[in-house]
Amino acid sequence: MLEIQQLRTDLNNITQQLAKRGYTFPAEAFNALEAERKIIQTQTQELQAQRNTASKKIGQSKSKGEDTSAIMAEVAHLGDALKQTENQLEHIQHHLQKILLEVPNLPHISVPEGKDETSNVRIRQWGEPRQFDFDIKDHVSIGEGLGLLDFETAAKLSGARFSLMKGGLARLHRALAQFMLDIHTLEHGYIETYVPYLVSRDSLRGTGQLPKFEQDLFAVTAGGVESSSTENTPEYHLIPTAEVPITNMVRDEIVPLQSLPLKYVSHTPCFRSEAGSYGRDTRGLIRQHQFDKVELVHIVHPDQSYEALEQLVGHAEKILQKLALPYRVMALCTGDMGFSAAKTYDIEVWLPAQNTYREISSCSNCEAFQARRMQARFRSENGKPALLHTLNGSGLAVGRTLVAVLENYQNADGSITIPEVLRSYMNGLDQLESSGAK
RNA sequence: GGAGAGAUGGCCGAGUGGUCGAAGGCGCUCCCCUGCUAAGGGAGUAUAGGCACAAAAAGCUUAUCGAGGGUUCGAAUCCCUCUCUCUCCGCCA
Repeated sequence: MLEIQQLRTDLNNITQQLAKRGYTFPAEAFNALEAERKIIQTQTQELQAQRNTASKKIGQSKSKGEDTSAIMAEVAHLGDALKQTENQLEHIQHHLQKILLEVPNLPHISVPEGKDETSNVRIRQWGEPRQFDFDIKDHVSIGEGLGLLDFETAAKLSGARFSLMKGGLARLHRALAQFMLDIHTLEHGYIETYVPYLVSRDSLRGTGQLPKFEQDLFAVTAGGVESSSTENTPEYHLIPTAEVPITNMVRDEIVPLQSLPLKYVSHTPCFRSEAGSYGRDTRGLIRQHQFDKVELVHIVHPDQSYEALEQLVGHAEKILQKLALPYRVMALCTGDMGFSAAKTYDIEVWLPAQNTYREISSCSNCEAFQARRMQARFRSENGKPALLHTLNGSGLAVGRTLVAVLENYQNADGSITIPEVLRSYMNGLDQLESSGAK
């Protein structure tokens, strides 16, 4: 959420900045509402002030035992007028709030301008794609070839965009998540958290998924459909990312200065409806309704958020380096960034079968955008509460990392060499072969 | 699921219809005194808005005592609904 004062005083500038990310701010409607708000609010407050002074007078007179019927008659008519303006005001404020909640964050000055991902800028690249001397397979063929990856049964259980892993592959998936958690907690200083996978609407509003992106989420009601038909708002949504529960830990909190920065990591499943992505990445593990992710969140002093962003990306990169997976870091352009982000780096891992780099992590500085929605504050140097800055990033998407491992570590015979750093998590195993189903 | 208790400022805690944005304490800030492993005295110390202003300060003003609604000229206080916390019972991994 943007600051409404900023919109009042600097509307043209803001409209321009939002246009860079392809968002048209409804300036006319906003101005009209603001003008109306000003009038109605002043009027309302005047009436309230009148009532308050009169009531105070009544109180004073009564305590002295004087007759108050004269003043009381004077105030009697205020009630209706007040109620009317109060209702009007509330209506206007709601409308303004609705506009405000749907406005994306302003891009940071360093963000390259552009309409879509073709304008993203490569920041750096790490590792050399491996040269294969045999015909390579994609992760689906590899996994199915091993008898450890089964989309058909997953479809029977749930439908499209679900997966089923078995044996060594399921274990490798778990190993990856464990490995990531260990690195982030032991080497990067994150606090591990276990968080709810079902969250309230307030939490989703805090991080920016609601009200605008409800269709991307899965809703859950206690007792199922029947009970939801009476209460038309679902009680819970499945988290689309651990960013939601972790970041909302500081919602409506005033964090003491000395406890900053807060760095949390959590391994959770993520649930996304993937509405609007029909036909994209339908094959394989790349785009699923349910996937695991190790998420990193920083809650920091506003002065430190860009420094923290660089650190955060570095922490995610470290995982790929230790796994020896080639990747590149991209700065997203204005048109490609997510709703809440002021600046985003994507990390893209090399997928040999696709002969391209694919997103495996997205690291964003949201500045005060989420904090303002959440009223997440800290007690600043001068003793006053001030808004925090929040950052989040994947460190990494576990399913996609698994895809990268399968494709980059495949052998001619269809087996997989297990990356060195994962072997201790795999009971010392160094290869995944078709017998791995045991 | 049943029964009961509760939710007040950074924290603790008083306050059951009027001068209460809220006593007192703790903490914190500043000042004074004293002097040295301390203590004492004084002052200050919630948040978010609106108006006006070039802007800041000051000013005027509104709202907020878990949330929402109601009663009333007036609500922290009375009524209703909800949320959350705690205790006991039941059920459950």
